[in-house]
Amino acid sequence: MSHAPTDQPPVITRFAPSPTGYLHIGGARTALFNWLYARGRGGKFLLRIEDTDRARHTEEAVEAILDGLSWLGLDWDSDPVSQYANRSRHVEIAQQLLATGDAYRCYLTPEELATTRDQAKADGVRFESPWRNADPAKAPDRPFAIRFKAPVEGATLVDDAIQGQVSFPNTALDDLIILRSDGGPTYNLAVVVDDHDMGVTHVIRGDDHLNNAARQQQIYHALRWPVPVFAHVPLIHGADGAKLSKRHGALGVEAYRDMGYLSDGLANYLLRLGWSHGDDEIIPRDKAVEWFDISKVNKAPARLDLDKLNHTNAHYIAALTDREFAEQAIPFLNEAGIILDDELTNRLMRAAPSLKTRCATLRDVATAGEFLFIKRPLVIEGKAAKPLKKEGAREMLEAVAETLAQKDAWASTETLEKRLQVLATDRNVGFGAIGAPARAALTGGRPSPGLAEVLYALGKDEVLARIRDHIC
RNA sequence: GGGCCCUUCGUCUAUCGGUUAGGACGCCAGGUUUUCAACCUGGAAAGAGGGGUUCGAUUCCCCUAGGGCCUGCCA
Repeated sequence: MSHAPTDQPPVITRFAPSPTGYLHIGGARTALFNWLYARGRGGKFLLRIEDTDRARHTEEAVEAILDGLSWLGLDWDSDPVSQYANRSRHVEIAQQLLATGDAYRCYLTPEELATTRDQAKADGVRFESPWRNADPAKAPDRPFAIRFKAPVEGATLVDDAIQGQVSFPNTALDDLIILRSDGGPTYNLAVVVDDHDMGVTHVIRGDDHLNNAARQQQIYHALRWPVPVFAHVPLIHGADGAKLSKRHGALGVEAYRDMGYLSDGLANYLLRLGWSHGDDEIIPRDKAVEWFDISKVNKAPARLDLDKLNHTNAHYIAALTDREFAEQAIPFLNEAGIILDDELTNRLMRAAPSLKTRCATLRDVATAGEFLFIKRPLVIEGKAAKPLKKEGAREMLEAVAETLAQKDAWASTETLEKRLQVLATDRNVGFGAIGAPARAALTGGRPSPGLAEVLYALGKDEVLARIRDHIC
């Protein structure tokens, strides 16, 4: 366990999604990084819903995001903060900025704004509202927005924990609106005020906010507030290199859950995307908390690789206890149309040890375990019919049935294995001579674990019945 | 168009000027083997291009190319 030096202020991080959809994969990674950083330093991880845009915000989206975080095991401290609820505080700060001369009323109509800005763009100069330096006494009687009075000369330097020192010429940063003409605050003001009021010490968020960091820093300075540590993590791209947009295409974490990924598997994969710790690939949660550091996050965007996700997830599935595995697999079996009664559930439990290593996702259990659930008489698939038609196969099955009719063979997979080996030796044949027809009769050619495991999972009665189906 | 960021095997990454450029996923071959996996062994596979700085550059600087983000009275 690592501990923050006692002379350092406590670390407070936050995840601040806008509730316009689900918790997409990129947001999940950002949240994970924030959570790990706080948890590794005995700090706090806060949640804030950026819902100042009332038209686009929905309660379902908030729920989906909270559910996604919970599923990933990312718990937050204190109740989620609603940015909208802090509206009056935002307005108050906007007024304060106005009073100190760090902001001004802008009476540009939408049409005027459009033409002025287009003109500035065409001229290649910094857009500036004519009201920046206008005489307030000449203000017309019409709605106005409040603009932040940004510095015109020099540059704004953002010291980013991941990206390093980034310099923005102030000519590239125009006077942004902090209070809309309807009286509502805008994002950049609200973020600064909320982060400050929440005591956020480390702002870890997507790289798409790096530009905003410059403008936000200007506001911090005007307010004489301490600037938090900024850390902008690179975005995640799709496997094809195209961007995995936060508002299009990107899948929500619940989609990965529904595909049969374990939260630990997804989290481990996401953690390794853009961050590493030596040659470690499988990193348990406690180690992740101990090792994670934002300064070691890569600067370049990373592509999503489902093959590697599958591989990582397979590790976590194999690490499940038999009971966890069975319980978590059942919903996926149901979804595949397989309904389990007590007998089938027992089979699943008995097969769990060998099934676990054969599934990359929980969804795979339906096919990897199909041999357990199919009803007699089995439909023989593909080339499995061959060993059954082979000469002597029938006699071999009879011998197998006879051997397995003995109750004491069923103590464990080991005893079953031994009996079959003995049978092969007695008959002076290779194990394949017994295994091939037996497997065909028992699984109908479906993928399955070792023969002894198959026997053990199926149970004596079912095994003998399936074999007799091919003797009679 | 402008501002900013990024660039090591196909993918995720290691490398804090001197390495046979390492690991992982995937791929190929072999082993194990009663199917399918898992597992084990081996293999192919990378410093975008061009200039500098330096005894020496993947590493530091510049340019080019490519990719991304932002450029809203959205967040």
